[in-house]
Amino acid sequence: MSKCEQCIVREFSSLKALNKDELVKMANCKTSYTIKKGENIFEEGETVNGIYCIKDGICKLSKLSANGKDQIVKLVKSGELLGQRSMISDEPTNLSAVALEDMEVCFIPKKEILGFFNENNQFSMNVMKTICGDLKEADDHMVSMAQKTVKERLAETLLYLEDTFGKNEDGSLHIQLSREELAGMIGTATESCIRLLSEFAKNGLVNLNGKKISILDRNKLKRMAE
Amino acid sequence: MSKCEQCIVREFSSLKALNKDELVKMANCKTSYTIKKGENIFEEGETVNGIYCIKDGICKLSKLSANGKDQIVKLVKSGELLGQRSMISDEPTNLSAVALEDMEVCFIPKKEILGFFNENNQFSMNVMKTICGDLKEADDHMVSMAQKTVKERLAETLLYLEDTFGKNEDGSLHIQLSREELAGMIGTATESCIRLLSEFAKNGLVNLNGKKISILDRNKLKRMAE
DNA sequence: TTTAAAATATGATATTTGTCATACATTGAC
DNA sequence: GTCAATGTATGACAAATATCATATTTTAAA
Repeated sequence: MSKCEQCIVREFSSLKALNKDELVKMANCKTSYTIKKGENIFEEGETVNGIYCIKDGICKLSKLSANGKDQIVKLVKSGELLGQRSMISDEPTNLSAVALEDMEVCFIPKKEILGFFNENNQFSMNVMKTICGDLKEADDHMVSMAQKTVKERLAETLLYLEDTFGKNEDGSLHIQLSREELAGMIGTATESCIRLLSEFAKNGLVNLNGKKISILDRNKLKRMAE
Repeated sequence: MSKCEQCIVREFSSLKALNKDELVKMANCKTSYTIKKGENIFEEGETVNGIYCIKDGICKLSKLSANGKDQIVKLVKSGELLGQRSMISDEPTNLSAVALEDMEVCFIPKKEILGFFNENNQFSMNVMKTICGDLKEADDHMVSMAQKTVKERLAETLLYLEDTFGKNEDGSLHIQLSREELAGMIGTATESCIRLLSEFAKNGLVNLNGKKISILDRNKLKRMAE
């Protein structure tokens, strides 16, 4: 059992408000998991009795829509927490979490977290702020979906992916999404997504090399995303 | 200055966790406003240094999109709180709040609310739960925007309006939205919204009488909304 | 009441996007 | 390495939606 005290990612989340004693407590009750690419952390409708702290890797939070398509609501990366919403609401989760890379996560039971809420006000405030940030993002995202064209959303999403997850040495986006997943992020049909990517490539905005996507002209993309 | 203790709407929000002393404190520092239909409570970009408790009336929370259209993100009615997100995040609000009817609201300064957070854990938890509920709604809403057709969204929205705000004696929706506002809720052009409403009327799903909209066939609408 | 402005309605048309079909490329299991 | 399965790509077409034009109706102001 590794010590939470020494875990670096803790510093990037609400957990940074916890003191030494609390971290020891947490280390004693947490469970660590390794999750392979493509595996579930939890599934829509499941009850999540605690939160997951992502030590390494990226996962997608998605929701199956009525027409059978998987809409990706959010990507979550190391340092972030998972499952707070559902745990706090005391409701089954409305989203599935699936690993996009091999992941390491720690599970902290609800009871423990609620204890920290009671004892540590800064921790509560941090969690609240995070959720408020998520809410703002969700609202903005919703407006994009409602008001922007697919082309604008694709441009926006490509920039977001580079900004958030960085790029490899060859300049390609570090995060690897299938065309279907990318389509699921921007809310369109896979074919439309592929078609627009090809168009972007033809116009010199991006370079396509198999699954690898490199952004060539950030400024044009930015203007395109409005 | 009226007493918060005797205010009924308090019972419907996170504020129900406050005790007598806290309510007296709140009554002493709150400011009451009357807001006329069409007036702003706050505007996108403004800093909100507290929260508003809606005593009476309904307002829309909307965001101006890049193409100049006003997207309605959420409707808020009496009993609910306004501005928590922005206050907690310590950021200017990303939404404008405009009264759809004459309203009565009370403003409670940030300082006071933060005090309650510190003293009253149940209150913090209530606020957290509310925000988590908003987040879930926002995610679901986003998926609708991304995956459903305009027709499905219109059907869904009409049902939501009846369920949430009720109907008048003549059976028409109690909440009065212009066609432009309705279009702003479902994320489409005003003309498209009008056209679909006409189609719904032709098919006996709704009755249109000026601004008044009555739902005639809930089941068909439900099936249509998926 | 009269009148101008705004909201609602509808047609014609262009654009965007989805769907279906099919071809090609890549990947992983054997 | 072979082959099936899956992912990517593109064309052709259909459906959904936006835009522009123009009536008609309603609302509010003078």
